[in-house]
Amino acid sequence: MLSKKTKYGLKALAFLANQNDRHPIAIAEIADHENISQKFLESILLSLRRTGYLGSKKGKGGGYYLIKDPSEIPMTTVMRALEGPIAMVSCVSLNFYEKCEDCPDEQSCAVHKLMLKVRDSALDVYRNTTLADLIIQVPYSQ
Amino acid sequence: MLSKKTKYGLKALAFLANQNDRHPIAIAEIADHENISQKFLESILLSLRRTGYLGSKKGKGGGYYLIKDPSEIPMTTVMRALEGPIAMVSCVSLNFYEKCEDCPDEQSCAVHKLMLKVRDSALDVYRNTTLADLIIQVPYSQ
DNA sequence: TGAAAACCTACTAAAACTATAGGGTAAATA
DNA sequence: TATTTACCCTATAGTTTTAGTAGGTTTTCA
Repeated sequence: MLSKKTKYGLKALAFLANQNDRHPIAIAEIADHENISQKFLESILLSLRRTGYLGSKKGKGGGYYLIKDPSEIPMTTVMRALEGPIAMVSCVSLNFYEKCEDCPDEQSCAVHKLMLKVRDSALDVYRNTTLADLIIQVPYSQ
Repeated sequence: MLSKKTKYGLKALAFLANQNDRHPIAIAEIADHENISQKFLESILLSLRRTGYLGSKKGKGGGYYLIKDPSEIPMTTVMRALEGPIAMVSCVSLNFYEKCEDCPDEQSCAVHKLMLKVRDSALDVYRNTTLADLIIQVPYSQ
């Protein structure tokens, strides 16, 4: 199941992408519009900022804004920042690889074989989907 | 992350598929071979039995065995029995659909749009992968 | 200088997951 | 009839994750 953190993070990004211009929008405004606890959203936006696609400005009139065009923001980065590894087991993770302590041989492991396929297909989706795809109605996307 | 229940379940199925014949194998033997707590495996095999692909026999010489050929056992059924819904949010689930209570409109929801794609790609993998694919070394599967 | 807003740390309540344990019932075999 | 093994139920303890909450610090603008 997708965590609320990821849900909220995606909704917040979509909200920012839907703005006409790129002026800063306060956390409070986003939280209010998307029905998210402000404090919770605060921590979410903070982790999204580390992707480099989200900028912030402090003080009066400050807030968060997209640094790049939505079409240049791939879901791979966003999902890794929000949900963590895309792989369902660490032994097939590209960025967070770790050997399973109980598995003697990865090559012959059924779990490994299956999860490798699942990871590849998920990666394919995330790499080919940008924030722009999530807000514009495309009749026959793909 | 994949639960241990699913990991163990897949390993147990693969172990059964690797047998020469289809005679019953006791839980204790599977648990021992795959390093799984016997009681835990017991409950896992029970839920797998409900898929109709796994048979059991009580009494002396009893145990679990595959009812169908591994090539006829699709991962869709297995994963649903072990992990539950394939979709990451209930609003895109085929078998467990439920409307998100906080989302006013699915059509315009960014989370919905993205997770629909992810579900489709995962389904594609599970539908086209059978238990046989997880045990036999196929050079260029797909 | 004061207000507004992001930033940062720490804490917490609840839920889920993992694994084990115990107990008993039902069915099959010898 | 005795043994073996699956079936089924409950409980529990420990750990981790989730979804926040609280409170203070820093930066920026007017």
